Amino acid sequence: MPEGHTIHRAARDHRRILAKCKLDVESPQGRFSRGASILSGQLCLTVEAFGKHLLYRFGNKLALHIHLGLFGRIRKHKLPLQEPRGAVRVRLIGKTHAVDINGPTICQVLDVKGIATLINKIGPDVLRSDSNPDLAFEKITKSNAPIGHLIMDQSVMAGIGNIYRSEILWRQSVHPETPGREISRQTFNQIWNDANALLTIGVKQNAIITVDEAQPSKKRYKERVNIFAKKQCPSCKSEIRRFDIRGRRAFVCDTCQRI
DNA sequence: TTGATTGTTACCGG
DNA sequence: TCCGGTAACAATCA
Repeated sequence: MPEGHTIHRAARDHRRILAKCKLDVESPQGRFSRGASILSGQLCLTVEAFGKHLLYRFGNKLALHIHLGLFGRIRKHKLPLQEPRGAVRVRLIGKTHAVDINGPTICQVLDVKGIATLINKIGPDVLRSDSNPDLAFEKITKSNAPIGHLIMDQSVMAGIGNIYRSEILWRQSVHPETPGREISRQTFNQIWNDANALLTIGVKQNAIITVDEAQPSKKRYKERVNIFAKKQCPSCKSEIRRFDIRGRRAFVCDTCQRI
């Protein structure tokens, strides 16, 4: 769930739903009490995504900063309001819908300076038209770290999560253990463009789909991916190897993806 | 009840 | 400075 596409989709949806919404705060465990006092009742003007970070901007120049982390959930409900499901941290109420946010790892109010600091540390977002991919390539080409780590490092480039990492590199025949400095500009462009294409599909379908022509109707993402958590390469039929990159599981076809 | 998980950050040591 | 490892945290589901 907390992949870049979900965040961008949320930003798009919420922009429509929450125009001039008011912010209400459920804080059953007291985790958001300070934000509650500052923003409660304020009007939300815009919603914007930077990678996996969401910014709900308010009229008083403050922003509600949300990051869903691994387990966060955003649920949209038609009005009238329903009982909060689980530990709802924030409830945004528009004219037709309400949005409940459960379990974000970040849920804080930022001032202008805090917003600038946040945006500054996030790399170019593969889904934003105002992104400059050159910044990502510069960092990659100077690094010895494996490309599998670099494309998921949100300070290098933003939006790619653990599933997309393995999928994109497989689709572009790039071995995840290739050092960043060995990645050519052309290969980088392929990765960037594929990330943009796949995440665009993700935003539209609200599902991680990396298999061409796969339908979103299947229940589990595993049926819509090529090698993530799979045993066999769909292309050459050899075994998919599972290994760790910085503590996250990664998958590779050592036959199709050469270093 | 237990373990796994689409993520990030802080901290430490080499 | 860079790199890699570890722990902590979050909520839900199988």
